[in-house]
Amino acid sequence: MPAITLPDGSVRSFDGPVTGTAIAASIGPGLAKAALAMEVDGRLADLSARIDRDARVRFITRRDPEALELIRHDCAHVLAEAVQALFPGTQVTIGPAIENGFYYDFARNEPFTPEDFPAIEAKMREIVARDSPFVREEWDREEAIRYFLERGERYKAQIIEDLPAGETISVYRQGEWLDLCRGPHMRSTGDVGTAFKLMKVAGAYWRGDHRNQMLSRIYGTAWRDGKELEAYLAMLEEAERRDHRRIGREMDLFHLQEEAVGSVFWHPKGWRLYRTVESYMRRRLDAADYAEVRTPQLVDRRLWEASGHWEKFRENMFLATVEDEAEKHRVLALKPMNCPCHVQIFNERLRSYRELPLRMAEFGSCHRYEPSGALHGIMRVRAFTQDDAHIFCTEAQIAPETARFVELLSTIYRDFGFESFRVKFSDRPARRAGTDAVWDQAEEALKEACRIAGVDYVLNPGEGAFYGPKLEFVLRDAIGRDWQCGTLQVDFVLPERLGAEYVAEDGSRRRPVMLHRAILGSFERFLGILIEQHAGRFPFWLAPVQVVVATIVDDAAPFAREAAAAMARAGLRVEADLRNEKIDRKVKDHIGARVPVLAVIGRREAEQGAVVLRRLPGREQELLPLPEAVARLAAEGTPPDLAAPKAAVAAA
RNA sequence: GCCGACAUAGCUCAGCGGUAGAGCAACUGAUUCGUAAUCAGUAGGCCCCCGGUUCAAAUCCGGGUGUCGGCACCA
Repeated sequence: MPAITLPDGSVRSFDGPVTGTAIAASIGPGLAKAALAMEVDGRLADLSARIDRDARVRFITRRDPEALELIRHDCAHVLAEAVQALFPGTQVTIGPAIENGFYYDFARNEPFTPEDFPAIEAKMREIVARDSPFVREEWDREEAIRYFLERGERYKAQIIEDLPAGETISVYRQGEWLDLCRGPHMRSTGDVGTAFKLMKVAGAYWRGDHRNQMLSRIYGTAWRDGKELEAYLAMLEEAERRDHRRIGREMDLFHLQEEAVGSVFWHPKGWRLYRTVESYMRRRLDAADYAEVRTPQLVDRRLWEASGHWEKFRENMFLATVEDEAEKHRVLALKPMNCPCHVQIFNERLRSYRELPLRMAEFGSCHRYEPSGALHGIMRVRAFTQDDAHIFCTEAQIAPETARFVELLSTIYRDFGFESFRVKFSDRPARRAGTDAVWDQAEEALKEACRIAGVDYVLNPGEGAFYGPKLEFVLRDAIGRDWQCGTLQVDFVLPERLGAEYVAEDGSRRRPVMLHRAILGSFERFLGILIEQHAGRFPFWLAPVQVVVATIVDDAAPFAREAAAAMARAGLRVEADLRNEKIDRKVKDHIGARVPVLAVIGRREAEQGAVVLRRLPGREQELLPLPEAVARLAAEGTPPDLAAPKAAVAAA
């Protein structure tokens, strides 16, 4: 006599075991038609599942968030059937729903190409139109393995073999075709609908392990309806328009070339942007009591052996030698990290507890040999500059330093236009230095610090650095993509390995703890993110070209030059456009170049010593005397960390 | 690094065995114009590199390199 409690609190009793389909029907024909699946005591289940005891039941309709996941998962099954129908001999493996869609990994000698998509999609539409019910069956383990092996489905058989003993083996039929699957599924293939599209093919390792066979993966996207699909495709187009590689070229910020793979050639405008960000960061670090240092690029392997990098990180390091006979034996490495060098400065003389916490910062230029496939524009490169710092402190200072750091990082992200971030806590990786006892200590200290600093995090198991656990700060950009930038890592290992110590209050020698921390991560990566976040239309204080002074007639040129010079003297980044072109053309060009302000000067303005300011890409115009225009723009161009006190003064 | 695709003018791309093309940008000239493309002309190419097939290769084949999309890796 199961009593079913619905989300509105009402209870319905049934005489015996009852399916979701029957419950929905008992509630009303509308729901019976709309229900795709259900949630029983918080767990998603097929509508056809029988409930034989009291339970809370919620029906999932197309409008519910869970529906998308169901649609995508079912769509993956439809894809798999279509592929096996069109390409006999292809083995199926797994096909989960993912963010924005789904994929299915196939084992086939010949990889798929996008040219195969139209045929596959057509077959998928047939399967959806066929509207075959998804029918769940539970099979005996051995029988299931035999069944799949007989059909040459070695991967499926492998999956079953690796399932824990006692796990129910379920398969889902859709017409003639079936797949091993945990479920749940919607009622039938028809519920998938037609708002899906195959997106791309890619290789993917079986079980994500690079030692395994490469499978052929087909990615697709699927939505509730055509409108959602359109919106998603439009978002992808927007992402493409924002691509920092495209904008970098269009705005003449930087380029990359074969002779320096993974290193950026910064052009004047890009470097201006870089310097604006760097100057801002330097002021923020100065204000936060960091001491900036500069350490060598090329360092003898002996230091890397001592630090542990030679053992744990060598495959990522660039090595350098010289021809000179006397020096031939010496192996130098381009530094991949700054920490060992910072410890050298710490160790250079005896340190007192009074100096702690000692915050040592460096805009540290690092080189790492990254796998070729990892390179991506200026976001993933082999030569980059970290906004790196190491805080030498006592264990008791870990928590307050963490709080201080999170505070600094939040305000910096806000200044760059990012309103929120998430935090991940990464604990000990398989490949690591230091004993388990030290790791216990470090992880505990960092958790405690989060508690005290009020930082909420999600656990990211096994992803820590080789020397310590870390917090990772993840930004979300304007179109919803996540970027990991900041990091804070607790390190008990390196001070030990490199023999760092200080004299404590009682005169004894103690080991400091090192906190490795970065806010932007690397300038290259962060500037890429910044470009995409703002689609190249930077806030005024960051724009590489803030103002273009544009003339309407040649007669206005002398005053335009004067105006541009006055702006430059006020610290503005300004260019003059004196070309013999119509003003319409100049407006269009500078909108295209993402210039934030156009200062237009015609004959009238030249005569009265004024400019017309137009905020691009907007249309409003404002006529101002030159000195006022300069003052106003200069105020607007003041970086946020310098502007704040000024505003406070004005308010007082 | 692995799988796949791609590489032609500064940019975006067409050409796919028979003399290398377009649009935009650039340059020159005319025009002096009031807020999202003025007109005319000129110039611009080791068709990524190295081999091979062919009477003939940008085009077909092999090998490199790089880029792009994933995977793996990661700031």
